[in-house]
Formats: sequence, structure tokens, C-alpha cells
Amino acid sequence: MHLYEKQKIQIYNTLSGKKEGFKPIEEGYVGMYVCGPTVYSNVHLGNVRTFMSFDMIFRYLKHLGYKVRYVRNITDAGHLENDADVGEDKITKKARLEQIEPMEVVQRYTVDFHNILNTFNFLPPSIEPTATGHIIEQIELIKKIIDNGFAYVVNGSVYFDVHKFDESNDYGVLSKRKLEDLIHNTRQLDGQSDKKNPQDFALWKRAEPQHIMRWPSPWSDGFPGWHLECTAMSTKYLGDNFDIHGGGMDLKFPHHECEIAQSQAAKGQTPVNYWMHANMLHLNGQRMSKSTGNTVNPDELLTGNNDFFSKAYAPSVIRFFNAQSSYKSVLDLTDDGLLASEKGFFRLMDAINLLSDLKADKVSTFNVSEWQQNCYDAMNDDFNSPILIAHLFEAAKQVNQIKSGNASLTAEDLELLKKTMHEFTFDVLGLVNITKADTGTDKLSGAVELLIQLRQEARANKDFAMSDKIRDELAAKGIQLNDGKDGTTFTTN
RNA sequence: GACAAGGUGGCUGAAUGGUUAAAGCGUUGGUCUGCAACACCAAUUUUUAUGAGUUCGACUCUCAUCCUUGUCUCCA
Repeated sequence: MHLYEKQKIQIYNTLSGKKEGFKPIEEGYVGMYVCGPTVYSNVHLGNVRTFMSFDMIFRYLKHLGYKVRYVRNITDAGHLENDADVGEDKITKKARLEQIEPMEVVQRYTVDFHNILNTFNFLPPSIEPTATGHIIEQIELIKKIIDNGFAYVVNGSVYFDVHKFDESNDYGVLSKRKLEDLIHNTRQLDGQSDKKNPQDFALWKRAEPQHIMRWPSPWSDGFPGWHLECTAMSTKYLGDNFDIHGGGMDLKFPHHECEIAQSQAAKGQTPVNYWMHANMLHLNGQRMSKSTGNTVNPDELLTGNNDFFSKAYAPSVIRFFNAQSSYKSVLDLTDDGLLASEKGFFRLMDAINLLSDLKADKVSTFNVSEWQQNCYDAMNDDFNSPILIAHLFEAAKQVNQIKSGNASLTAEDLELLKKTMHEFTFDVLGLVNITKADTGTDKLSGAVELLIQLRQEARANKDFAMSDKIRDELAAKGIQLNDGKDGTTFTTN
């Protein structure tokens, strides 16, 4: 008996606009695709939030016993630039600016991306394919779309014929747009003369002479359009129809809309059963934007080296902060919010650390099985981690009550409580058990300085029992006092 | 401008028709302590942007207004 047979998940499907019971195509197996980063610069903090949410979803599905194939791509071929640059590739532009090889840029930022995710305790995806590694698949896909009459070739470039597609299909199902509205609202840009209609999008672009990243194809030496890679890689590894496709809200249109159109045009069926979109991350009530300076890197957040926050925050504190809100809501990153989360996080960790010290009793004053099911119900309801956390705090309260003798649990219930707390906190939410001393180095040194001062006073009063006590107690905790000519310093080991 | 999402206590943030609107932080009181800090216990605030409407009953549905955000062009 697998857990998923008992715990039934509801997922909010962007396609239908409502919560639906989750039923995988193949019982016990889940195929999940999430649009990954473009590795031409440091990973965006908002990007991290999206992946963090899907990491939690991945973890929960695995926890329920599903065999999950989680595919998250690396976009290393870059996207088409603004048409003013005549289809120049973002990665190429940056590379030329820095006078280095494009793949060197890709390599550097891919490593950076992985480092950040490791710091945040992400589980690696099952497959992490790159766009440049799947050019052949993308070319094959284009051929099919052309054969089926939904794309046309102009001057070595291939465009998807949105108007033709919309005659027999519905372009706009996901974003709830109508082609009519798009026609009236699409800006006219220069350099689009090759397209039959402004709504059409590129499947293959002929490379300009200065364009470094290029591959041969039946149409020209060039590079694939940016919507194509996800369709090629998702269907290659998960099949023409798979369970879950995730990404940031801002990818809904046009990116995901185009993915649906490409799959439909090439394979004649809709690619995805459940579309999930994570919402945006704001900074102090405003969208993050490099141009206004309202932005902070993951790295700067972790080191405290920034202008927005009063201190450095541990990765788990940031994960906890994220899990305290729904993945579907806009989350506002503020110093007050992080400080509050940090306190709550440590409170929860303290309770968990107390668990192993608790003594079992003859009776239980708390219904652990019911509580456990409440935890599952929270996650089953479209991965409602804030509610789960509320339940975890309820358990933390019980733990403290037991410790002070105002509540009790049988050995069996105690074991269940411990197991469930650990599973949800560490396996599902992906938090790491740290204590305050691990993070607040400044606070620690401040406290020790105070002790040193008190000890000095005790010594001045010839209260050696006190001064020795302070010295010995600190030593027992791994803090060594060093008396010198110029005063007392301390070291930790 | 068009389309979409949203505006809940001092702060963060759940709950989409039905008893006292989660939880965390904060604040106040208590326990602990020589005193404090930490920790724990308890209490505490909102009537759900604004104004109408539907309903026996609305945060939850409808309309209007104000505001925020996303997308429409590369974007998590």
C-alpha cells in the first residue's frame, strides 16, 4: 500500500482555473517538467522561489510514494533578443561584451546556479537537459510542424503560423486570450517583415554572420526559437502527454501557450494535464527590477551583503519564509517578514530537538493520528504549506506541554509524532535543522563579550567561584577564554 | 489600452457561502532567574480596499470605484 492511495491530492490547474483531483496518467508514476533558468547571468531570486516551490512539490510527491521523473531544463542556447537586434542571441551578446566563449558563460552560470540550489537544499531533478544538447530533436519537431502545415519557411527562418493553427485549434486556451484581441493589441515592431502575421513566433532563426551560436539545419545555419526547446525536451523525456508542467506566472504567455500550440501542431494532442504556475516574488512591496535597483541576488541575501536587509539569513530561514505563503500568491520579501520567519523557524527547530528527550506515558492527551492526517490534508490541498506549518506549530506546542508535564503521549504516539514531524519538516519542506548558534555569529560574540565582562567584574570582587564558573561553563560549550596582557579574548572550536 | 491575478489585524500570511476569520512575528501579563536574557505558558488586535447588490447567511458570488502586480516584446 502506497501513501498516495490514501492521500489524494488536489491541484490547481491553470488550464481550467480550478482545483482538480490529481490522477497521474500511469498509476504510481508522475512526469513533471519545470522551465529552468537561462544561464547567461546570475540566477534571479524570483527564479529561486519558483524552483523552491516545485522542489517542495517534488518532495511531497516522492514522499507519497510516487515514482517521479522531474525534468528541469537549462536554457543555454539563449533566447531571441529584442527584434531591434535582429534576432541576436542573449548569450552571444553577453559573451561578445566580455570577450569570451559563449559556452564559457554558460558553464560559469550553470555552476553558479547549481551552487545556489545546493545551498538551499534542493533535490536535484531526475534529468536536467540542455537546449544545445537537443538541437536534433528540435529540428525534427520543426519538420513535423511544417509537414502538418502549421509553419512556413521565409529566408531560412521558420515561423509558426498562429492564424492557421487557430482555425482548427484554440490558441490562447491557457492564458485565456483570444487571437482577435492579440491582433488588436500586438505592437508593431520593425524587423518582423519575414512573418506573415505579428502573432507568429519563430521556430528556427537564420543566424546573422556575427552570431556565434549556430547549428546547421535544412533551412539555414541558425538556432532554435525559444519556445521550442521545452516542447522538444519535455516530450522526449516524459512523452507526448505528461502529468505536470510548472513554471513562473510570467511564462504563461507566450511561452507556455506556444508550447501547447507546438505540441498540438506536431503531435495532435495537448501535452500537459496539469499546468501549475508559481507566483512572483516582490522586494519591499515592489517588483524586483535591475533597472530601478530594487533587486537582490540570492548570494547577497545569504551573506547579508546588501542594502535591504538588516542581517544575513540562513537558507532554511528563506525556505521557511517561502513555505509560509502559498506558491500561488505574490510573496513580498521584507526584513520584518524574514525576521519573523527566522524566530518562528527556530521555535519549530527547538521543539523538534526536544522530541528525543521526551518520556512516554501511559495515556495520550493529544490525538496524534488525527493531527498527522491534518498535515496530509493541508499538503493534499494544492500543497498548502502555510497550513501544514500551522499544524507543525500545533505539534510544537504539544511538545512543550509534554516537556513541562502538562500533556502526555504513549510510546507509540510519541514515535508517530516524532516520525511525522521529521518527515514533513525535513523531507517535505526541505528544511535543515540548525540552531541559533550556527547562524548568529555576531550575537554569539556579543554574548560572550558580556560574559567576559561579568567575569572580569567577579574577578575584581574576588568572587572566583563565579569567575571560574563562567570560564568552565563556556569551555564546556566549546568556547575557550584566553587571558592576555591586554584583556580577554575567546576562540571557538 | 486589452487580458489576467490580487487588495484580510502593527507586520508576514491562511481560509473561497454557514458556529468564536489559521499559524508565525509583535505587544501585554505570568512562570523561570539574585536580576535580566533565553525558553515556556496565557492573553491580545482585524469584520476582511471602498460603495452598492444577491442570499436566511459572504472574506468567499455580482456590479462600480480606487490601488497593486503580471502578461501583451526577452523575462521565473
